[in-house]
Parts: sequence; structure tokens; C-alpha cells
Amino acid sequence: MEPPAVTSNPSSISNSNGGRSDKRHKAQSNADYLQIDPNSTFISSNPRTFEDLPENFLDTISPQQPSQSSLNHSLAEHTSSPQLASLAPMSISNESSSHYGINSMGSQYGGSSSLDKPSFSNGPAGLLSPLHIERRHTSGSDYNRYIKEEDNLETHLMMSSSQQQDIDRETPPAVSNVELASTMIASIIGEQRNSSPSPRAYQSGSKFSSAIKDESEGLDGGHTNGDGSDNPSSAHVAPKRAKRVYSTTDASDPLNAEIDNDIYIDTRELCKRIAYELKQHSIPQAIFAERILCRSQGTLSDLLRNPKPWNKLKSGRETFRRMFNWVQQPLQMRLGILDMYKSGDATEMNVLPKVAGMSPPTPAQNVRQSRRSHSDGGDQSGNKRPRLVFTDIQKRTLQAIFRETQRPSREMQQTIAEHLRLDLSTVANFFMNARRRSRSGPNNDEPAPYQQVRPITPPPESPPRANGSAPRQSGGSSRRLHPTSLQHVEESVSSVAESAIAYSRELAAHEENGEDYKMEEEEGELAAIPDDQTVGGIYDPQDEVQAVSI
DNA sequence: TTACAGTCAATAAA
DNA sequence: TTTATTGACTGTAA
Repeated sequence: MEPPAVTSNPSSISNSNGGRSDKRHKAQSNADYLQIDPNSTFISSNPRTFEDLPENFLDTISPQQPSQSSLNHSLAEHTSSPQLASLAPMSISNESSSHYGINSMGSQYGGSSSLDKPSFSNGPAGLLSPLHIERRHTSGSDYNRYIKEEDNLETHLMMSSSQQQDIDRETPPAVSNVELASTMIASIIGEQRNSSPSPRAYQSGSKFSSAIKDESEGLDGGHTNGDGSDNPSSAHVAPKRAKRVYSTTDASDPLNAEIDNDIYIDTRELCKRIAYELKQHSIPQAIFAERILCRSQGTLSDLLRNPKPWNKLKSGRETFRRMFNWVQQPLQMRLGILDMYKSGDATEMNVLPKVAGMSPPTPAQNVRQSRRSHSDGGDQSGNKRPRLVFTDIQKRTLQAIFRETQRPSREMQQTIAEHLRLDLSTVANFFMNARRRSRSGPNNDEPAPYQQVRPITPPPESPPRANGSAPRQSGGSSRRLHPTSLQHVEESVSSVAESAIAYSRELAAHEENGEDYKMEEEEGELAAIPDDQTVGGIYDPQDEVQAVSI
């Protein structure tokens, strides 16, 4: 297929700023987004909240209602952005109008779409919806749902901005925690023996993941299979994955139609739309993910539930871009490729109408399959990558510590690792993932740098966490610990350890009684891991040792 | 080197 | 079966 024609809409030029030259300016003056058809009815998905992060991550914190903020958040999330991309209308039937349709939204929002500029440099003609310039203060239309009012917007920006900064600044390395952590966590060791490395995960608690990657093995990193040498403790040595090769760069593929930098896609709405489509047509995530996005099911699931704002995406935009381009396709086309997939018959795939240059079966899928078959082929190295599953205690301890300090020093991590019998890399990964995942989520509404036009005054009060995920940090405050708060950190860590120990003690007690702990676990949780603030219970380390030691 | 973004993919949960 | 979760891998950027 030849390169898609540029969807240049004359009106786009109307947007004076036109140039991406000054995005800041643009952000200030116009909030032009690529918008999603507001008429579309989406499945109201329950946005993932902070609570959804690491399991029990905040089990000690009062649950917050995820809901209402969802919408607000959505609004607040995508703030001053260039242009809001509109999605083709929902296609329940044969969306005749959406064929190359650029019509959908135009009329709805003031008629002629005023495109700022060709939204897609090389998108297939008609594939892309027109861009609609909307002034921030545009009023009286659903459109407002997508565009945050300037006031709120700015406020929001300010808040998120400062919040982000706070977060980024993070807690200073709690070096002083090391000893404390060591001491406190040490008492957990005993129980670790009991609950440690679940059998299913690893054979031995001391052989978890490999430690820090041995970069010296080559840039390719991962491809050196001499893991054994990487780290003496890397017994479970997971086969390193081969470098992925996707064909998401095939210019002839409409799904790869580029999106101008000035375009802002409301990823949240886009995801709702995708979710709707999938549900509407009973398309499994796995199919869509691999076939359309060249990604795994899990990745898609995560993205749909927790989309990052467009302006915060980097290379990840590609995935959303494909989603976006996909929904721009006429229903027939949209489903065409999926149908082919369903047929699962290679030959049939060739028979089916070639949809607008849709790319062939995703390389990703092929890669995985080939990799699989490779390993299945009697090659002993083809074992599935074992996956570590933290024991309850490990998880609780890590989570609790994370609540106090998201960025423990290397030393502290080492200490934690030792006491929890985990690899340093595992601990590091935990914190890395935790930080990342705590940042994401509904409350992740920091504007992109270039969109954040002004230095903003930090929000007076609080509530950076409009969606309820907040609690996790025992109030985001714990994240912003001042060096002077180390004392607090230490106390917290101490408490955390105590809690963990109390919990383990209870666990041991249950086991002693031959009870099915599973049944009691919840209770145990509540009792053992009290609220952040009320780390509770007094416990006697001695007892603990007795209780947990085998 | 280190942190992070984007994902994979195992596996838990629904 | 399908979706959600999450520990770890890989490439990049600072």
C-alpha cells in the first residue's frame, strides 16, 4: 500500500500557532486535542486505582473510592495539549460515515473542523479524524469533557507538577534505616524459612533472581546466557528474551500512520473506546494485543486500565497510536484483520481481502511463537521462565517499606534483600516497579513538560490524589520526606518490621494449629499489618522468633 | 552507572 | 477463557 495520503485539512492552518515550533505557546493558547467522539458510549471501566498496584499494597490504608474521580481525573489528566484527536464514531454497525471519515466530530463541535495542521504526516487519507481546535474556554458542549478548563487545568498542572517534583525528589536515601531495617527485619528471617520462596516459584530461597545484571557481558545484555556466571545466586536463571522485532514501523500499514507531535490523544478515552470495541465485538484482548498492537495481552490489559497521558508517553505512544489508528478504520476493516486472525488459517489470511494494507500477523506474535516452538523443541533450555512470587511476608515488608521510602538507598536495599532472602536486584526491581506503578494510574496527571507552560505555584492544599490512590503513601507526604524526616522513616520502618513480624507470628500460630491459613489470611493481614499510621501492636521479638522458627 | 519506560510473559483471579 | 497482576528483561537517556 502506498503511503497514506496526508490528511491535511485546510482548516488546520487556521490554528495560527500551527507550528510545533512553540508548543509551549500553543499549550497556553489552545487546547487542541484529538478528541474522541463524545457521543460514544463507553463501557465505564473501573479505572485502576493505586490500590491496584502491588497487591495489598495499601491494604493498610482506607480504601478510597475509585470512581468519581475517574471522570474528573480524565479531564484533569490531559491538560493543556495541542490538539485533541477525535476518534471515529463508534461503529456498531457499518460505519459508512466513518470511512475515511473524517466527519464524525467536525460538525459536532462547531462545524468545520479547524485543523491545526495535517494531523498525520503520512496517515492514510481518511483514516484520521479531523482535528478540532477548541479554545480552552469553549463551553457548552460535551467537548468540555475532554478539555479541561483552563483554570482547573492550570491548577491541576501546578499540583501535578509540584507533586511530581516531590515524588521525583523522593525520599533521600534512608541510609540510616539500614541498621534499623536490618535489625527489625532480621527477626523476620526465621519465618522466611516458613513462608519463604514459595516452592512453586523457586526451589531455594537463596536462589532467586540474578543479582545486578552483569553489564560487562555485553551490551546485548540479556542475550548472554551465561547467567550462571552473572550471579552465584541466580539459580532460577530465566532464559533471557530475545530482542523483539516488530513491524510497527511499516509505513504502509495504516496502523502505523504517524501522528503529529502537536496532536494530543486522549488516551483514556481512547482506551475506553478500545475496550468498548473489544467487548462489543467479543475480541479477546490477546487477539487485539498481538494482532493489532503487537503487544502481549498483559500489556494491553494494563494499558487499557491504566493509560498514561499522551504527553507523558515516549516510545509508548506507538502502541496508542496503533490503537488510535485502528479505531479510525471502518468497522469492516477494523474487524477484518481480526477475523483473519480468528480463522487461524494462514492460507485464508491470504484469501481475505487485504485490508488497507494491514500488516500481516504481528511479528511479535510470530516471534513469541517461534521462540516457544524453539524451546519446546526438546531443548531443555526451553523451560518457562520461572517467576518469583514474593511470599506474603516479603511482599508486605517490601510494600511497607516502600510506603515509607520509595527510594531506599542501595545499602538499605541490600539489607532488605538479605533479610528477606532476596536478591538485591529483586529488591531493586521491586522498588523500581513500585515507583513506576505508583506514579501511573488515574492520578497520573502531570502535564508534559512542554505543556506546562508556566511555573506553577504549588497547590496550597493537597489532594494530589484525587482518585483515591493517595492513601497509599500514607499521605503522599511520606514520599516527600525531608532529610529531617529520617527519624520518621526509621520509626516507620521499624513499625513495618514489627507489623510483618506480628503477621508472621500469627501465621505461624495458625500453622501450628493446623489451620488452613488461607482461610485466615485476611484476618491475619488486618491484624498484622495495621494502618500506616497505627503500626500496631506490640510484639515481642522473642515471641516472634519462637513463633516462626521451625 | 543508574533510573526509568515499555514490555513480556508467567500466573492469579474472575 | 479471558483479564489482571506483577517480577523481570531490554533499550534509552541522563
